Amino acid sequence: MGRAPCCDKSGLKKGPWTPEEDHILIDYIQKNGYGNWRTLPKNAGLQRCGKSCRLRWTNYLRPDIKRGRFSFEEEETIIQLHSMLGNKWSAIAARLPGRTDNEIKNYWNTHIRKKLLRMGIDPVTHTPRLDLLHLSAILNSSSQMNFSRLVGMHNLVNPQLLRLANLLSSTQFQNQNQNQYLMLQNNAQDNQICSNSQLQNHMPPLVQPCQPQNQDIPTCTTLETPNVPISNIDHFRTSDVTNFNPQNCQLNDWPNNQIDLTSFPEDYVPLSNYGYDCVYGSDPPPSDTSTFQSNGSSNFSFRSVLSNMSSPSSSPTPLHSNSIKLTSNSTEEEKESYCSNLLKFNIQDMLDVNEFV
DNA sequence: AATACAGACAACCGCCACTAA
DNA sequence: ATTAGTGGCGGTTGTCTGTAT
Repeated sequence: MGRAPCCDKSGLKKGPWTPEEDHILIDYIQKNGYGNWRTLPKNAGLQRCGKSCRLRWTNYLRPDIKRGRFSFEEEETIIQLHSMLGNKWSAIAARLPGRTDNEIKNYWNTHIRKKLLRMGIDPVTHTPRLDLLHLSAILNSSSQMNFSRLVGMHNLVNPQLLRLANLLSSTQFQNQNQNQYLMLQNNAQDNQICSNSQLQNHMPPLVQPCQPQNQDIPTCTTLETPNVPISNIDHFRTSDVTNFNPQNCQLNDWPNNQIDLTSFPEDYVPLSNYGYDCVYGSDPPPSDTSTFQSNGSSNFSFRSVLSNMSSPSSSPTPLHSNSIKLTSNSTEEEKESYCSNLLKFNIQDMLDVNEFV
């Protein structure tokens, strides 16, 4: 036979706890401890289920709970732990002293998750969102970019979404050029924690990259024009593909089939090179998060962004344009403002991501 | 001022592994 | 060995509060 039921649910109070109930529970636990939650409410004189008492104590009344807003460091830790552990809130909470799993879970769902979505990051996989990447894969599905096809697509797909996908597509091309598609894979190999097979299983390759093409230079192909390299990357970045005119393609070859980084607009940041450093990684944050490295080992990472949010002075160019100096003591509003500016810098200059978030 | 809406978070629900009976 | 209660956990809901219209 099993144990007796923990409590008779009939007649027990539910809903928000009153200060009087809190006082009774605290007083009882301080005097007697909380060895048996089943008998606790009866002994304490509470008309509550033992489970409700346990939740109230562990999530709210426990003296070691740290109340108040999450610090920026805590938020960063949560994101990084979540990228490794997934929705293991209790495991994440175990690494954040004073925070409960419920609190972290709520904070994730109400703040962090939305923030990642605004950044075009899938909060489940911590990689660029699949829907955008799938679209970019479509754009890359043929050996050449067929812009006449894109022109047809704009009737079916949000043109702004097309533009972001096109950006990803062009970025993915550069990764193809170096046979490196996702920085996550590299980060996983470089990091002790991420090298754990379990963790790698948690972060599977999200995108089956389009097979590298023979051409190392993106070309625009139409039925009317021969393959021509696109030297003006700005076509990818800012122009609406629905307005793309193949006649505008320039016939400048890139020397050595390398992408001339100087031809990139100053505000160009490859989203698909987005990756995290693992939380236990000791690599210093990159000195220049806006730099896109042609060797495929982009420095751009979430941690680097966060690092620059704490020390923006280490980052030149666009980040410098933000005059806000953030420190660990900065207010949430300052951090949010700074982050918003980063998002503008990364994405919103090009389109309104919120339309399809 | 009233209403609608969104955000935040406390609390509940249901499942599962463990374990006492 | 079996059964069913307990505690723990993650997902979801309900309620309160602040903000926009």
